[in-house]
Amino acid sequence: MIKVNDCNFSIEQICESGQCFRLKKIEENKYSMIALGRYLELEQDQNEITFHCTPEEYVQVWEHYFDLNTDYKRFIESVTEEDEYLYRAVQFGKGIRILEQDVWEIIISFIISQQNNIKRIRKCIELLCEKYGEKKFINKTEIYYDFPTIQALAGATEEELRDCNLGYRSRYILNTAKSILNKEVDINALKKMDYKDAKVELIKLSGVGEKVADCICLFSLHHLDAFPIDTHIKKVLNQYYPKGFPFETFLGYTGIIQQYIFYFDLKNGNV
DNA sequence: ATACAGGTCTTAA
DNA sequence: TTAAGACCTGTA
Repeated sequence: MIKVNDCNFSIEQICESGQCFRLKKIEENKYSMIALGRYLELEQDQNEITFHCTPEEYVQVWEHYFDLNTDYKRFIESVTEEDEYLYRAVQFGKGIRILEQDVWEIIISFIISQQNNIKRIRKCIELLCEKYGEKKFINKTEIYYDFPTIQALAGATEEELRDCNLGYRSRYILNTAKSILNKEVDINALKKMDYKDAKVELIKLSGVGEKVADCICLFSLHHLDAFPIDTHIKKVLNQYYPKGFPFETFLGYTGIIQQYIFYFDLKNGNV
């Protein structure tokens, strides 16, 4: 176990920000995460976060995964009070970090996310993991399921996938798994491409359009210029930026700005 | 009951 | 190139 002090990020906000669906609150200030074939428990007490893993695992895996080496102050401070709405959004979600998640898992997760709500997305993914993922032990009694492999989903049928409440997305997932398995789209090559090229490749996948491709670029390939436009962002852009959003002000990290807006609207949209 | 949730695909003008 | 309509399912 390792303690990180003076961290200015929030597990709560990362959990609620809708970019990762297998990070969940177990009890007050306590969270569990299943990712990269591993199980991790985290606790947050103010500015101190406890990672329940070895210091080696923290350095080799989680520090990078949670983007903890990046100082977000520079992004936050670039938003001035002049832009009242954006300033409020950034202050509200300043504990958010953009994770660097597994590409395959994020492709499937965000195909599931279309025309769906976060609660149901989590449920679909949980069912998918229980049905197709490898079963692993946390200790003698507690278990968890890895995210399914490419082979596992490519070998399923559309009807079986529908049992995970995936609805019409079942066909997309099956087709996508097959075309990744037979290398029509090489997801390992994606990691070496720039944002533009990666997006073009991703859109070749069934069920992946502009928006989902941007989510994959942002949340797994760490292309911070990817700016997914969904219903929330569309609403905000129309309402607060009718003359256009100042993308050029935030070049190189517009995706992070997008995430502050998304989180702010998600949590305060009906206020 | 009807509309909507982190959209995409197909078809047709 | 743009636009309408279909598409699963749980929740409010």
